Amino acid sequence: MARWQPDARGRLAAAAFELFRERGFEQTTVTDIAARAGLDKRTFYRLFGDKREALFSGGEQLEEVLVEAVTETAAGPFEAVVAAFRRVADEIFTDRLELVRMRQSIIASSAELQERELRKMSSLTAAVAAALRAKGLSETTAALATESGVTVFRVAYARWIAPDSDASLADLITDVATELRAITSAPN
Amino acid sequence: MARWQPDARGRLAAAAFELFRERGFEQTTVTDIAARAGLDKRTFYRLFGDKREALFSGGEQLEEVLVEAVTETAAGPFEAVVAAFRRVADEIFTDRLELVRMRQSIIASSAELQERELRKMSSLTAAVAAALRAKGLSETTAALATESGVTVFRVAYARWIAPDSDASLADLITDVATELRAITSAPN
DNA sequence: ATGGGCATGTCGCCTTGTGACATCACCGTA
DNA sequence: TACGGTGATGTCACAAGGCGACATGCCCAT
Repeated sequence: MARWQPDARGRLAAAAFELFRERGFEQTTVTDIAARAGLDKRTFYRLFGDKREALFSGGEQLEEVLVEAVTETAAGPFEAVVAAFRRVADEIFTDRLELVRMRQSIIASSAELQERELRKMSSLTAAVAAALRAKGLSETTAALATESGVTVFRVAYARWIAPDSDASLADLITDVATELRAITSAPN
Repeated sequence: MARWQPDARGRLAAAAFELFRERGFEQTTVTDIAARAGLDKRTFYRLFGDKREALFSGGEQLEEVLVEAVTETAAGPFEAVVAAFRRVADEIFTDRLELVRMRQSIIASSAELQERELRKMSSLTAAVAAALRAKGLSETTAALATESGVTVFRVAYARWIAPDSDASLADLITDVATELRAITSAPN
């Protein structure tokens, strides 16, 4: 007999996702989202920093898994980051292709959302680099290994969500990592 | 005897830069900027898409130089992108360290500005990758070479603007590229 | 039962960003 | 010389984002 329905945050995120798909991000008002969730606009802003955050709910999980994976392994820095992304692929993205595609098409429709997505990736990168530095690596090595790993993930991810793709994300990551090595290896 | 002072856009960009430094980005209103430039708020929005753009005025130049440099060279893809960034370092960043540092400190103070900066970098990356694809490279190769080159630039740039740094940006780029090769080369 | 904590609602405000319309110098042309 | 068009600018009004401050009413510990 709670006074409020449970999981206000989850309901808002779900309402936002639906509305963004139905009318588009720009055409959806925070008041609309709150209304569909049976809440007030002000409540929305207490649970989310801004309208965009509603679409990025749950992204912290990704950072946690990544940092943990990178910290635990004993492999070389670049290999560690790539392996960590492979683990993320298994633990978080498996069986979510359709969901991810829907999300991606929403993001593609709005410059604001693209900026936010980029920022999430950037702070995630910073977290991973910090984890590598905590293992004793130099600033530069940590940054390069992390960014290269993120590059691999980014490219693999793009292939994964492409309309005609059918390989698993983890396999794509492995392939792309190999290609990256080939491209950067020979000075000529 | 012009009816209006010349270079409204330049005056607005300058006024914005000053005000962002004086009071900070968030504390500066578009109306403030326009007032200092002797113009109206509405005129600001005709010349800039939003408040942030005033700080990124002139960034198109970077993309032009990069794309041209990448297109003209005959080197391997990764080397081509790195060389292009070296050229940018010479043509655009030389003798601008202090200016760049001021700009960077403004950006660092605002999440919104960081997002915009990321987006600029991202669209620049897309342009370079497109230039590589136009040379006949595969989607994946173009993306990996470009992103790796951008990684090198990013890390070198960070070192360059660090308080205690004194090396040239072009030299830093060369060094960092070598380090990237070392990190990604050996699978073990 | 009583009072504090907490999630929520309400009100009002400022700022961003935009549409619609007015203004007015400049310029070519009749 | 007058005249109308063009283009940059100003004015007004407004929707929406975002936030501070305060009110409300359930829950729980004492």
